[in-house]
Amino acid sequence: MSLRYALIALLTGRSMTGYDISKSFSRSVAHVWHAPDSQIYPELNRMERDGLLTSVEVPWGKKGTKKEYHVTDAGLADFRAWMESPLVPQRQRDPAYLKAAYFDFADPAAVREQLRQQQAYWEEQLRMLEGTRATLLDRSHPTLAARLSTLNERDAELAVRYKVYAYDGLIARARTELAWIADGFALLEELHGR
Amino acid sequence: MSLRYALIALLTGRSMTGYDISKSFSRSVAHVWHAPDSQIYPELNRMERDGLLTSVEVPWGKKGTKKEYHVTDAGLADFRAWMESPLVPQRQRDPAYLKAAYFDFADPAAVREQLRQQQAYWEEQLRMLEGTRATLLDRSHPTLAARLSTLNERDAELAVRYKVYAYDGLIARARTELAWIADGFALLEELHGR
DNA sequence: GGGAGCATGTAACGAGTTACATGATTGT
DNA sequence: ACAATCATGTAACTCGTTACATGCTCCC
Repeated sequence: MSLRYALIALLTGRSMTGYDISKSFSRSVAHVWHAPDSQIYPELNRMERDGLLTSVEVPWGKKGTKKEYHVTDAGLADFRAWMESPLVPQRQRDPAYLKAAYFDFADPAAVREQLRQQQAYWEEQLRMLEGTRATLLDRSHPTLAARLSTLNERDAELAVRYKVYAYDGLIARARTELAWIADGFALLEELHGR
Repeated sequence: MSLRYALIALLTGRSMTGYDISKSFSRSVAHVWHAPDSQIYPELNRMERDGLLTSVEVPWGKKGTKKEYHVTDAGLADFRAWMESPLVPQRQRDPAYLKAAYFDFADPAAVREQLRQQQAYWEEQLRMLEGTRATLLDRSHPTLAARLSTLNERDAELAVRYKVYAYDGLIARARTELAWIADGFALLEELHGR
């Protein structure tokens, strides 16, 4: 159900086509929420059917058209209601921790390799998060900039601060993962030598 | 697919019935992996069909019976193969961060209430994780103890250390969440006053 | 003319959730 | 006798993934 609200959240910034949204998802927003095309297009259709969005056909080239989606008042009301509804805590279900608990079943070399891959992943993740955080702070982030132009300075300040806050949380999480992976290397060395 | 390996992991400790497993899941193991009964029983059946487990009917009372599952050699081989296969990084998809990025759409009082709920959840989580970590360290954790009794001291040491390592990661994660929530309270106060 | 990228999906499947269903046993 | 808990599921549904499908446009 959150995909729906992630889409509204994005569209409050500016109106977009399904394709734009899909690109936004795989670029910056993917840090907060990931979704493939095959999930986005059908969901946009359902949301339009439910009255949360409206779309206008925009000509594209000579023959083509594309649909630009806009959030309706009902959509915004729904979004606000969700924002204020209690958050159901996420179940813990992370294969990385499951595996770590049973590393003694695997070859130490294979474990080391997996730690290296995880490390590369989280370092890349951290780099992207810090990059996006910077574009939020200096207000150059395209979707944020579009939304800020419709707000007064006080509201713009709030929007920026909360987004930076969310990214600070994601950055802290990435650093925690990296610290845990570093501990993993140290543990491997202690138990099996280098 | 990880549910399957979480089940094998548990059953390497000791043989259990579906019910025992379901209880283990909702008690300690739930920190690493959660699954409801309705997912566990069918999966056990599929795993038996696939030759990863065998079961023996154990009498229970006068009329009842229960099925005790054991990991087969094929099951153990499958588990080891999974343990050494590369880990596919989890997509980021956490409603808490999505919401936080858009807190400016919600009433500050509602935001404060949500932070309080999240705080209570993570504090409880942390308390349980630290409790379980202690029972792993002193080897009183029932499933771990059962498995240790089949191992020599060197292998027992490895099994304990890796499990503690996994819990250390989960504990660090919980602390990171709590620190982020504390920052959220501070931010709310700064932006909206107390 | 050809390749990169724009634009929009469908189909099949797997994983996970929620609600429901049923009966036996053990302890008070 | 009654409650708690042991024991094992099914059914319907939602959400997400993977693979495939199709055609246009813009720029070189």
